[in-house]
Amino acid sequence: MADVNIRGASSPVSTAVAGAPGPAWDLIELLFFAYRDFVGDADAVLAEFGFGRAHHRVLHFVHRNPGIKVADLLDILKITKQSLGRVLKQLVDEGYVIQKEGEIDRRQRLLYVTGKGKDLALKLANLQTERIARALAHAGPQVRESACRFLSAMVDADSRDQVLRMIAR
Amino acid sequence: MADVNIRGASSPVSTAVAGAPGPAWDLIELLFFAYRDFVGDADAVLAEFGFGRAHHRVLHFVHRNPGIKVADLLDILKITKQSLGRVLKQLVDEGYVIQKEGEIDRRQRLLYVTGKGKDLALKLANLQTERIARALAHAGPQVRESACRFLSAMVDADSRDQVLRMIAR
DNA sequence: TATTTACGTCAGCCATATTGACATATTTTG
DNA sequence: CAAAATATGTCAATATGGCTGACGTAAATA
Repeated sequence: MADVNIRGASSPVSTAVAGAPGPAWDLIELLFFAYRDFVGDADAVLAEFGFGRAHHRVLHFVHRNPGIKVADLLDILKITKQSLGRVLKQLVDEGYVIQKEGEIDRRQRLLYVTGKGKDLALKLANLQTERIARALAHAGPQVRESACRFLSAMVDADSRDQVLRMIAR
Repeated sequence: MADVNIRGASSPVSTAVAGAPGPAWDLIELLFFAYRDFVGDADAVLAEFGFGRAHHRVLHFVHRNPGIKVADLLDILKITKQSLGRVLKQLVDEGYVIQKEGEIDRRQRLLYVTGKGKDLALKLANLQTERIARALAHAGPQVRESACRFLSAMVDADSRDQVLRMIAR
């Protein structure tokens, strides 16, 4: 079970790379199932706090980018300011996130997590990290680097550098 | 740019595996961004047909599992029959999916894609395969196997065998 | 025959996304 | 300085895709 035979690089379906296509069913479906279970971990915890996945995403990126501008957060999440507005307001009202006026540009509302916000962000990140650690233990830790390379190459070329810069901190 | 330095296996953050944790920020965020852009590809096409992501998922799994029972589809998607009902009805009404009475058990409504359904399913899968092919070309095709191993290990242990069996066809 | 199963459906609710319009404060530019 | 552009917030309406709970029907099974 440890070395599962998921069409290795030599199997017919994986020739998508080489140019004799046929859809890459394996990666298409693995991405679906892996992501489904990956985001599922946090749901139970979020429910206790009366939050949903949208709150998680906002909290996560504010935690990871202290002092981020609203506009930049919108760009990361690729949602509208109206959609962000609602969840952000809840996070602020309940004391998980604070907004500070920008010192240079006072139109900006720079976002920071509070102590409470940090605690929740870390609690959720630790849950997800546990799944990742189990996965690496199971698949062999040497797959880590390749998995990172593959996933970063899956990001739109436009945003890839920005994403890698954020991660590299 | 081809070999991006995303914290290799020796960097401090990646010690999550070894037991000196700290959240695995890199993989957490790469999964988010990779999936965001991966599912985004299909959206424009789906909009032309008046469908959404829910229709895509149903169409995909019916296409890949001809004759699947409603109950099994629910199990894969992890949604309720009421949620499935709405999108499935649209796909049936508009001629992308057909339901056949089971021959052995006539209570079952076995699901199949029509020609039209197959065309759309393949159109969407090809879009996603193109992104995967570009990613593999960029990251180096040798990462494919590791990426598959990692992603399958990320799936819940409960459903992993079932998922791998589906993919292995 | 009685029960269970597979599926469908009605009704209502919730979370999260959208578009479009408009308001306010502040910075930048001509 | 006045005008324009920018950063953000907000109101209103709408769509999508989840959910629970209740109920119905046909067919298989005990």
